[in-house]
Amino acid sequence: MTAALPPHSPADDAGNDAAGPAFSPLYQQIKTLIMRSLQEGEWKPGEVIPSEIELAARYRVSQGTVRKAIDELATENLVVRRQGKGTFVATHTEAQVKYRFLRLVPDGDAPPGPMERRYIDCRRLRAPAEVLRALDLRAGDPVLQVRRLLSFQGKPVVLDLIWLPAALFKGLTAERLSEYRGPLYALFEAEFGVRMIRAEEKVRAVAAPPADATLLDVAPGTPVLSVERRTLTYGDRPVELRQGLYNTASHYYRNELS
Amino acid sequence: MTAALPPHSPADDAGNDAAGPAFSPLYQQIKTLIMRSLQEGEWKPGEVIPSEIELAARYRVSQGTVRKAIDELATENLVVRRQGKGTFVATHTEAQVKYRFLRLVPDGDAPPGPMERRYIDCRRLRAPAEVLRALDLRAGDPVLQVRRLLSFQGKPVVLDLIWLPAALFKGLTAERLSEYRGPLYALFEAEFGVRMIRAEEKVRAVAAPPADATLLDVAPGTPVLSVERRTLTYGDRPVELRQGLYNTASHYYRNELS
DNA sequence: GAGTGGTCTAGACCACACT
DNA sequence: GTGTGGTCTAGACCACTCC
Repeated sequence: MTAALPPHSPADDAGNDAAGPAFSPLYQQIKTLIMRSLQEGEWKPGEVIPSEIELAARYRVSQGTVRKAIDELATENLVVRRQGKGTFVATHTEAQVKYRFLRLVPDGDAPPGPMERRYIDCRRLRAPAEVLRALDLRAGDPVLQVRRLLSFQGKPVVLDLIWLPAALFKGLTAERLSEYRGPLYALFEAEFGVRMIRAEEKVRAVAAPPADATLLDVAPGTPVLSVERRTLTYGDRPVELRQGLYNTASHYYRNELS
Repeated sequence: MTAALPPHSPADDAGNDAAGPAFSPLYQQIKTLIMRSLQEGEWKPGEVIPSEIELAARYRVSQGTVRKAIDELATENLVVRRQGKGTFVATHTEAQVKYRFLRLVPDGDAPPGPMERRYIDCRRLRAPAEVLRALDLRAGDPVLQVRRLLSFQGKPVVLDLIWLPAALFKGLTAERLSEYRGPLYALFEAEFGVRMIRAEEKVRAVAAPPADATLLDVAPGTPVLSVERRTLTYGDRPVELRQGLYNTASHYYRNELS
C-alpha cells in the first residue's frame, strides 16, 4: 500500500551514488507516483483524491512536499483543488471547462451558447500513413474515422474529421455518438477510460474543398481555418488526430500569449 | 526605503476589520509591490533584482513568502530565475524567448532560422474608431501606423499593420525602425520603456486583399491567416494593436492546449 | 467541531555560479 | 568560500465546507 521511495527518502542519501545522472527532486517523484495512480484509475475522473495529509503519510514525506506535487498537477489541469472540500480528478464534464480545447468564440464575445453536434459517420478503416505516424501506430493497425458537424444557433461552423486508434475505442459507433449529449472527450473518459490531457494544434488558412464547403454551408473556395489537432493522454501518448475546418465568418479562434 | 505593509503584517490583524471584502494573501501584496517596482523601472530589463533574502528584509516578511511572490512573477514571464545567479527582469532580447509572441513555425518543424524585417512605412495619423477603442484612447489622440514585412529565406510570409499610441513612442520613425536589428519589442523596451507583457490574438481565415497579396507575393484572394493582436503592458494597459496576414502555405500557426 | 486546502514562518541542507 | 536560487521539513494559524 505504502510504496517506499527509491531515492531521497527523508533519511537516506548521503552523497550521491555513483553514476546517478537522473536526479529529480522528491516532489517530482511524488508527482509521478500520483500521476501513475491517476493513469491506473485508482481515483476516477470527478472523484476526490486522498487529502494532502493522507498522501504525505502514504509516501512518507512532509505535507509541503505533497502540496508542491499537487500544485503542479493542478496547473497542468490534471486535478482541481477546492478549498474545504478536497482535491478532485479533473473531468471534461464540468461546466467551467467543458470547452477547454475549443478555442472558437463568437464575434460579439458573447458566451458560446448551446452547440448542436451532428455525427455524420463513424467508420473503421486502414489509416493513411500520416495518421499512423501521428498516432504512433503500426502499419495495419485499425483506426476509426469519425466525421461530425458543430453548429451554433442552427448555423454549421465546425467540420471535424477525427481519427482514433480502434484498439482504444472498441464498440464506438455512429449511433452511440449520436445518443450521447455532451462533449466528445467526456464520453471518451467515461466510456473508454481515455483521458485527454493536452493537445498541439497547427492552424492554417485554406480554401474550403467543395464537399466540405457544402457541409459548412459556404461557397467552395471560401477561406476557412484548418486546425490540425494531436491530442495526448498520460505520458504524452497520442490518442487522437483531428482535422477541423472552422468557418470564421462570425467566429474567431482565440489565443492568449504570455 | 522599506515600505511598511498596510494589512497583514506579520504580527497585526486580529479578526477581520468590518467591511473588509478585499482580502489578499501576503505574498500577493508582495507580488504587487515587486511588480510596481518593475513598472517604475527600479530594475531595468535584463538586470538582476535583489535576492530573495534582501527582498524579505525589505518587505519584512519571510523568504518563503517572497519566494512564492517571485514564483508567480516567473510563471507570468515577468522575471526569470537562474539558480546560483539571481532573478532577472525578463527581456525580449534573450535568444531563448526572442520570438515569444510569434507562433508561426515552418512546416518541417525546423528552427525558424534567420528572419528579415522590412519596414514599409511609419506614419502618424488619426486612428479609426475601432483602433481607438482597442487602445483605450480618446478621439483625437494621435497614433502611429507601421507597416512591415517579415521574410524567411527570402520569401515574404508575414505582413503586419501595427498601431501604436503616439504619446508612448515619440520619435519613432521608419528610419529608426529600419536601422534596428532585432525584435520590435526589444526596441520598444530599450528605447521607449514600453514592456510588452502579454497579448490576446483573434485568428481568422480571410482572402488576401489585392494590395496585401502583392506584398506577400501570393495571388489575390489566396486564403491567409488574419491575426489580430492586442498587446498589453503592466496593469493590462493596451499599448499595441496589430493586424497580421500570415501566408500559411509553408508555415503554420502553432498552439498548445492544456 | 472536524476536516480540507491555503498561507506564513523559520531553519536546514543541496545544487549551482562566480571568484 | 560565498552568495544565489531550489528543496524539504515541521508547526502554527486561517478560510472554507459540511455535519
